Amino acid sequence: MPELPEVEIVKRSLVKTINKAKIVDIKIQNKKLRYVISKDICKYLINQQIIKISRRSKYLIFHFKTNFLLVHLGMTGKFLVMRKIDNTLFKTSFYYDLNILPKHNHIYFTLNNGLSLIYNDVRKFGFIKCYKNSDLNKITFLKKLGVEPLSNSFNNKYFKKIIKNKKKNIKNLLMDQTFVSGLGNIYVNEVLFLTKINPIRVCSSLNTKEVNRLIVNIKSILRLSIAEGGSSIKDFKHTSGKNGKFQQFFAVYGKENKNCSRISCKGKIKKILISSRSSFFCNICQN
DNA sequence: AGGCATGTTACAGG
DNA sequence: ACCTGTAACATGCC
Repeated sequence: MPELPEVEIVKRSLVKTINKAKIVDIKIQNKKLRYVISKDICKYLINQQIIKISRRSKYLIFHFKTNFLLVHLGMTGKFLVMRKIDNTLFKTSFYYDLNILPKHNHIYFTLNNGLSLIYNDVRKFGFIKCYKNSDLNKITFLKKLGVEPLSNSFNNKYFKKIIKNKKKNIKNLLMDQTFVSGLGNIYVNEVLFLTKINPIRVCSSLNTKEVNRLIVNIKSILRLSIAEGGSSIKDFKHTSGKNGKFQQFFAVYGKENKNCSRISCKGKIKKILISSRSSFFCNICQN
């Protein structure tokens, strides 16, 4: 579920359905996620109104009057919004229909607008933590994040400064959340293909033109994916009922041994491991 | 049975 | 200090 476009889609869906709602009850079914869910959540958030929902990188933030909730979806974290009638939950349009098992529902928020917000996470790599608003600028998770890829701070000047004398490969740099925050394995693979740059290219070897194209392509792929409702989630729907369908546009991710999709290229998509993560590239146009 | 999976972190070693 | 690789977390699917 979790790269920047998917988190942004979840945020927008939540804004449409539960923003301004008040939490009337919280049930923690299983507190063992990546970090143990603290009881503080109940203590500080019951009877509080959700004032705002925002996104930073792949993190979601629910803002309340005196506290905020920081959420990371890990690999398989999902938010379900369901209608609650006579204590029974019913699906709403904002619901991932496939393979959502209630046994992976870990926390239930009952809201005052007839809806319930449920955090479901198969692998439990996600987390939910509650903080005081006054601590917002002290949160390590957020402090160490690099620039947002869609912001103006992610520009040629910033990029060139960082890669100067940098010996690591470009794929690992783009995956590094302290450099640019929000890209993950899928989008990094797609961006490098679109830019015709080999994933193991040493950062310092990139010229100005390549850096420019890389930045432009990162922004356009992320924007396109958001416009298409995100990707990588089967049967994902947001409040408008639209499905995420960016996975249809994947050119290299998961395409090992397929022909390169560039019309004039006779290459094949190869798969290699870089820092233990699958990396896909065309053996000709990303020489 | 074994390998792999959209993420992050800790640690070992070069 | 920087970089890489590996393992770990927990579960499901090929």
